[in-house]
Amino acid sequence: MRTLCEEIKESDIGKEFTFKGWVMHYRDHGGLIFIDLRDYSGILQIVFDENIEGESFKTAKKLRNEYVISVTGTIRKRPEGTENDTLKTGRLELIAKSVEILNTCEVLPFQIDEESEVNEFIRLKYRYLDFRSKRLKDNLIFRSKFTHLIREFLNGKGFFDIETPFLTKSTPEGSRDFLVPSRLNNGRFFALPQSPQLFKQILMVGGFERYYQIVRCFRDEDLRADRQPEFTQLDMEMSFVENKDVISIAEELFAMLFEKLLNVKIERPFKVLDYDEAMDKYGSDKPDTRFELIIRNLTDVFENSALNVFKENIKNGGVIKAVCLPEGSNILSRKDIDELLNTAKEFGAKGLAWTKVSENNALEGGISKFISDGERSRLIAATGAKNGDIIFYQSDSKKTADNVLGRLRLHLAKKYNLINKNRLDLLWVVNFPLFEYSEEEKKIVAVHHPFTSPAVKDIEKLETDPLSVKSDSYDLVLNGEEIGGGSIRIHNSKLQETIFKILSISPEDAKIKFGFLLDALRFGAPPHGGIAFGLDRILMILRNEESIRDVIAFPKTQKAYCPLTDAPSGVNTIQLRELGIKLNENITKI
RNA sequence: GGGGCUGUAGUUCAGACGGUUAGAACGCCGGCCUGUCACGCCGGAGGUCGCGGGUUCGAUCCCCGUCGGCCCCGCCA
Repeated sequence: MRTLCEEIKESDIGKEFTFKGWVMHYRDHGGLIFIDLRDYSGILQIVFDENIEGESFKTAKKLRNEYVISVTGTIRKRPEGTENDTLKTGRLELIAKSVEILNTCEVLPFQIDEESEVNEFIRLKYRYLDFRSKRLKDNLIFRSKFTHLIREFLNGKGFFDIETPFLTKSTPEGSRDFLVPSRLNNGRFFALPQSPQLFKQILMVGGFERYYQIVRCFRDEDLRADRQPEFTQLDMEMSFVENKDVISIAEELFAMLFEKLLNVKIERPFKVLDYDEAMDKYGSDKPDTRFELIIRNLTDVFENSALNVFKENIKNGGVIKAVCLPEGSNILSRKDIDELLNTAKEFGAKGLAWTKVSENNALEGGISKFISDGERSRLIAATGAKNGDIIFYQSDSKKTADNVLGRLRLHLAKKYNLINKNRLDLLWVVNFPLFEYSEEEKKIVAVHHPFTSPAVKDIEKLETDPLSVKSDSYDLVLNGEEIGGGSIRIHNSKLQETIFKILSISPEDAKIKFGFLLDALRFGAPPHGGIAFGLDRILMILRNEESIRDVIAFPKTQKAYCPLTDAPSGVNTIQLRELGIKLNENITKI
């Protein structure tokens, strides 16, 4: 029988137990040896005393860090004054009678649970050692609890967990596919799914009504701190629902998770922000509402501005917008303001006008001499600026001004610590546009995906003014990160065909790419909708990590390389021949 | 595809105008130590300064290239 370190209680004093685990720390005092034994539950101090058990003491002398041992002895209370309250078991210890070395350990490539940060590449190469650190272990155990609670909750709500294929059909819409060549069909390729979107809709047509899956998705795009080529979604879909039904069950799910895992009660219903309002006030479709710095529209104020740049821009349909940084005059030096101009330019700004607010709402510096008294009072009223604040202006198209100020807002908040890290701000962003015009492709493209239902009230505008059509969609935002998104889907094949037409996807193309879905919609498809959440991103935020790599057991580097397994790697010519694949001459064989 | 930062003992980092033997801490090895808990004390081993080329009497340092790592832009329906 084996006992876990942190199962031990005061009432076990005097009883004999066997523990198995790793030697975490080894302290040799000559005639007395202490080790901290670690198993997955926690840590327990073991004492070897030369005078009590000579044989086990001899073995104990040979122990080193990360040796795997089995140790048997008696639990006792630590002598008075030697308790260690930083350990859960710090008032107890095991006095060893016998010890067996189950395995030894070579010199470690890095120290486990070290204070200083270890190069991430080495941590990935020896991932099994990193798992032994408290940080990574706790993150992955948290993840396990998180998914368990999700499954328990959704199973209880009548959802069915149904698997969808990983070897599926490539669709050129959306992100770049990972391709898998087919041996039995040379010249043809499977694609790994970007998400199970079409399959879950097919399941609804099949009558399952409520589906969920915690599922891997694959996208062959460049990596970021919050982007891996394979990542995990909580994918859900429901039949006979409206957006409020999906939103409601998602809120219930998150309220449950936050309460059970973080002991945080969150208010329901969550805040809801219209897409247009989010863009207007926060310059982002995933606003971070943990701080203010709200973007104000000052176009009316500057209609007759003495600044030609402002006046001309307004005349050409542009806007003047601004953010006010409270206490900016104290926080920012003149040099800081100059640097902000460069930052703003990186964000796509043409310039960055500013004014300081001083006593009696007077304006100083920057463009203040071009602002009349009338403009000044309306400007102060609109921004709520006070003595000591700095106002930053953008004069540009609405799109550019919003984007620049949205990013500037985040930049200022991060740089000057305006974000309350203890907050968990959840909110929905709704009423996204259904389409947008892609300058690059010179055509209308879907903002979400082509199966998103238009808002019912806008359906009549589809043919006449498609870009003004809103979608029946909803994104969930946590602390300025998009953590989930969904929509009511199109369940009518005629409407779906109309959408394809607007997206310049010909009926022939639509048939080749999505024919199976269009077929399914013709055979009694129920109204349905759903949502998908980015599990890794949520866990990253809840665990206060800077990267999703720290909540994924086996992540890849920024080059999509796995230092542990050395994947991807070359394959031999026989494998390639079977697949009917020949590499370009200029590709170096590995 | 682009911008920024970065690579020196096992690990985290110093380092020098381009000039003897490249340092520290932790880890490792050996010794001493009966109440430690990041134990302590004494001693020791350990380096192709990412890789290749160039300049130079001489390069870890300067130049060119290359490989890797991290962050960001583009990209991610």
